[in-house]
Amino acid sequence: MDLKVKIPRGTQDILPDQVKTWQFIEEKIRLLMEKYRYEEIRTPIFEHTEVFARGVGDTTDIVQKEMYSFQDRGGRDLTLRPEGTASVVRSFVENKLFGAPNQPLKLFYIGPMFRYERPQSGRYRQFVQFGVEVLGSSDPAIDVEVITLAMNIYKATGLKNVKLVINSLGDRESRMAHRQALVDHFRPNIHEFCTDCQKRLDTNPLRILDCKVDRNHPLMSSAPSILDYLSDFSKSYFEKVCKYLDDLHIPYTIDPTLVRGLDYYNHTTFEIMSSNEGFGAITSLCGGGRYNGLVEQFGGPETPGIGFALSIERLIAALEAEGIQLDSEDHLDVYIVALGDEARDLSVVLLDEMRSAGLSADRDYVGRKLKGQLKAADRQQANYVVIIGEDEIARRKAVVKNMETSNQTEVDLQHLIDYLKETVSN
RNA sequence: GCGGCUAUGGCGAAGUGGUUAACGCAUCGGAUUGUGGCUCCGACAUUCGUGGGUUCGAUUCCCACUAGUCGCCCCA
Repeated sequence: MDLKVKIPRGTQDILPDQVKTWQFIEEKIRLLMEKYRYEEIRTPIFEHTEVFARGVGDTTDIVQKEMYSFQDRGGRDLTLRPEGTASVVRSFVENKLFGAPNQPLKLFYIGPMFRYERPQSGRYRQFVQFGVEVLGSSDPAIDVEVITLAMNIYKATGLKNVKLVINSLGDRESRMAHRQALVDHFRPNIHEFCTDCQKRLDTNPLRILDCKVDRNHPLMSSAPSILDYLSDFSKSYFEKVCKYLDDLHIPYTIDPTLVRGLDYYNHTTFEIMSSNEGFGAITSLCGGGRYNGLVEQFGGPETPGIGFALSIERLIAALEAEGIQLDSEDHLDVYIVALGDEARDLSVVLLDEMRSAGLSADRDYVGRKLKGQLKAADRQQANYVVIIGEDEIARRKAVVKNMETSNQTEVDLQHLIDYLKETVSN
């Protein structure tokens, strides 16, 4: 096809067939949000670039090379949002939600995010994230509420093969101490590692730990763990989170190498991965963590926060990988088969009356013959077909055919709608 | 940003340096002058992602671009 205008790279049209899946998931999510008492917040799709530079962190990959940034006609530097937390925190501070009556504030959002990355399986330039943010509580119990909430979204959609990985990054002091310990540990022998790791030593030494190339290097297993550098407060906080998860019988693994790519995280971090075989390189379905201190960075009062985000696209991919079929019964109450001009004219009015009577109804608009119209009715899974030809017009009748039993009866046109209402509801 | 693979009708998918580009599904029509799901028959790509090159001649070979896909980095 020589279409001159094509969809932009890394974006996708969600066609009617797929939309059904999306609506199913959105419905499950909204039901859960009501149960957990989270309220929806809607922030703009673009923000001042500063929001993300400050929120996400200007050393992160997201800010350095993945943002859709532009200047508007007034010369303002704007960016299509690459994630949700920074916007929510900005809004929280700007609208002084720290003064809202119900604390902590429990919010959720769902909408498109944008990152300029090379597309691959499970990665798009525009993708839809659902996420929650809880502002105003530093009770480990809320960390666990947020984690179980995420797990329950997958459960509600029928997904089974997921695993929970958690870690604690501790507070700022814990992190700095650990980082230094890692550098000291690897520096003397860094030349034995791959070039990526050599770069990571300065940029993000924590990342060396999950390098696939050097995973068998003896220095790996002996590397210092963040868990050994947690401050007393961080340590007891994390232990409490783990205890609550145990109390709830939620299986999890602690992975001290679980680092999140956004600067604002501290204390609890977690990720939910797909454990399906052959799911592809990207197994991470959901990621989140605590971000105490972020509200202050936006000029708000000291307010702890925690949240997560998950991608609907990846959730759908995981559902497909598990072969989960969403039942999509899509029956039609009545299909009008009209033969001849007069009948076709009449069906304009009949169709309108049927719909006004609360029935789902459709007809042929492409001039099919009788057989073609019945076939179309069959395709649409019509329960009943109303046939009107020249005979029927002359006698002010219509044939009502039950498509399942093939039985048909003749009904006076003036009683047709009432008859259908009666019959269809049985 | 880097590397591998791919690009043929609405969809899936063969194929060849040269007169008509298989087949399957879907769609439409017919067999059945007014009755669907099954069966049979027929119709349905002047054209093989875009642009350029090699050649007497390219969908087929080469290059570039674009897009998809898989992987790296990173992430949802």
